[in-house]
Amino acid sequence: MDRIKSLRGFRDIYGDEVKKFRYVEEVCRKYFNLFGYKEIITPVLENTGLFIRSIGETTDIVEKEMFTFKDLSGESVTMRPEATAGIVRAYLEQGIFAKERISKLFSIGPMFRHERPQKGRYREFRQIDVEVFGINDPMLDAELIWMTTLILKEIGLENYTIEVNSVGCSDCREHFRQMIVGYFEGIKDDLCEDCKRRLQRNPLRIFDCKNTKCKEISASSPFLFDHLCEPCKTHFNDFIRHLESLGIKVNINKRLVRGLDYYTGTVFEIVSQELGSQNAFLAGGRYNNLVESMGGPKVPGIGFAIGLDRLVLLVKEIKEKITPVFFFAYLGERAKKFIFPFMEEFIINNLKLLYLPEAKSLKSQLRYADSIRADYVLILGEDEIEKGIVIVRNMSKGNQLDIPLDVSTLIPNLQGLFEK
RNA sequence: GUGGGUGUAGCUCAACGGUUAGAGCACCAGGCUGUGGACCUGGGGGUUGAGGGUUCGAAACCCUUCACCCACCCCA
Repeated sequence: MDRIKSLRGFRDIYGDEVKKFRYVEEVCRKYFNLFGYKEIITPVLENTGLFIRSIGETTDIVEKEMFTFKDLSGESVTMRPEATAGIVRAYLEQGIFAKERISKLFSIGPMFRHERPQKGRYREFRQIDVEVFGINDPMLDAELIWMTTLILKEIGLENYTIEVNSVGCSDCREHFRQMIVGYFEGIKDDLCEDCKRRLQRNPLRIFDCKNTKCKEISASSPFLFDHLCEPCKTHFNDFIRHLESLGIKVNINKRLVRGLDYYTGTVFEIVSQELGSQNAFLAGGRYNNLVESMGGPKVPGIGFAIGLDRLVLLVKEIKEKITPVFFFAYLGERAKKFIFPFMEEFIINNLKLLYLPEAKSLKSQLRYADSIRADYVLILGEDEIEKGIVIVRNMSKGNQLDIPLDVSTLIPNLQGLFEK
């Protein structure tokens, strides 16, 4: 029989890695709560049109990376490639915009993009997503960055760089677009094929090209950053000032562009050199026109996403609560009957008591207890039942003692062993 | 979508085109009839990713295909 394997770019996460995922999540939830965020869970599957309208028709994501198919009723549906679109949809559909002036939301879940798998890049990947609706103050832009630095600090991450830029509002973007097309038009023969295409469709992405020749050309070209309108310039400068007052060092990267069309003004990316080619593990920015363009009121927004799969690659050690592990080794049918009553007592006291259901020899049970790193083993056989005792073996010290075979005093008798 | 690399036991890897494809780790059992780790002995495990071809003979060489890794690209 052929075994069915997981799909390309889809993977199983288990063992220590899953612990790291949960740990990162736990730290994020703690700070989200402290900063006043509420969780929102939105569907994995949405109407295809939602993503085309929000992310942009000419982006790579929409053009060639979406898991799109027709459902049984013939409707075109898409596995979400990012989180913001669905959250904006919910923000409007649930009337959240009318219920509160400011909405601070977070969401955690899988995203799907049909890309070629690589280190830190999978077709199913997990994001922790943060969105704030209703505030345009650059103070908030800085607050988001601040919150991420607190999260990263608690996780124990130090070697990362925060890159920031402003991609301007629709006014300065249109103005600059014309300027840039004019600039590159004269020297377009020197650009790579991709960039020739970009020149027509999405000229700002030329600055993101990794081709050395294109880099040289674009290095001496004007930057949008230097041609922002006055309000955008002021917004960005205030943003930087707030970051300085928080003592956060950032790198202003005029080349930083986002691949999704909805971004306006502030954009940022946090990168690590330890990640290889896919070095950005957190990115986001402001999207002041998105809510309106999706048919809602004119409400500004800003958000970011953490690439969980990537961030987890950087997590070295996790701080785990250490609780003792107990193991029940039994001999004979009479002893076996004590397992569930014992376990029940442990569970009530929030303690872990494990056993091996099909165990044979005491030797094999102890070997198993050792392999799962049990701290204490309770041994119960015919002899002990006759004497009315349970043997408690300390696995690290190798010594053992007797306690009475009595469920009601079991936990108090054991607690003396490890609570000191 | 494009390139390069790699696919052999659960894991890490051996095996010049030539017996029945091996080792370490892991697992199970015994040595030790009721006491873990160390040691010794034994055991279970493989369609050599899949399909085709060359050859007296293929894990090895050729073709196709699939997957994984890395990079391009893109992005979190």
